[in-house]
Amino acid sequence: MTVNMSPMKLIGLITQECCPQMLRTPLSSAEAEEMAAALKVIADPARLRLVSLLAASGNQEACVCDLTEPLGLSQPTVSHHLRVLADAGVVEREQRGRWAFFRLVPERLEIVRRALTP
Amino acid sequence: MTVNMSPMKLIGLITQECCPQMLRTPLSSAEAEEMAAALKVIADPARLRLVSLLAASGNQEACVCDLTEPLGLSQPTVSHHLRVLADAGVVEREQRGRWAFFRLVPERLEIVRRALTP
DNA sequence: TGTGGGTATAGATGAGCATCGATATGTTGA
DNA sequence: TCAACATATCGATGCTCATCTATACCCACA
Repeated sequence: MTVNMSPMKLIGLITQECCPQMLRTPLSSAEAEEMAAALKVIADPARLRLVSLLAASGNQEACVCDLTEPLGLSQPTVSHHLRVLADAGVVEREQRGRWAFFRLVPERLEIVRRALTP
Repeated sequence: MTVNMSPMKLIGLITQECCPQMLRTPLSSAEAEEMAAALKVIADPARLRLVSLLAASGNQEACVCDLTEPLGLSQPTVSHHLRVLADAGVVEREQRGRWAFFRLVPERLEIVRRALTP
């Protein structure tokens, strides 16, 4: 199972199948794989801190250079984690000059939150 | 980082520090580790299905024998996953005769859900 | 057009873990 | 006490992934 999630999958989860009520109806094998993949994306300390930093940042965005130091990880590692988050739709990337800005997409976390709602 | 979480940790999260508002204030390194560990427990298809099955089961409980077949995994594997869930406080184990019954502890999932709440 | 700085990719490494078969442990009933 | 059954543990295996260093890419500016 990969940790990535295509934009199509995200759209699917947001619109049609949104959201599996895993506490009411038993998850199918496929649903469980999807939900586990979504959870794995944020089940990492570095990525949780990135999400947290982006959510708390004033303008809801930050560049890699702003995030490397607070995380205490190398720039390639931070870039890697941001890519995982972006591939899953949790953050969005925007290139401005030589800087890459990332901002949170709150709807993505909403899906996970709702799945855990009784 | 281990996927286990001691009962003390769980109590701590439920009472005092409940719950990190990760979308409002940046997580500390330790908070991120804790939350990631909690998420990793459920970031697995087999464990998600176990949680889902227990939540949907009539009397809110089931024995290993009831869970092995729907999951399509070997008995030792199911037993392993139930142990991970039990160590994290997501389920509770009760021995009755030769059967081990497991039931969901909804408060544990609530903590994760609240952490993702804006 | 070259140079410096911000970011991404490549490749390697080591740790963690999901899974299994085999076997141990424990409980019931004859 | 023994046999059968439910569950847990053990040990092995193969895969995933977090992290690093080195390097490539790309954009602005002099």
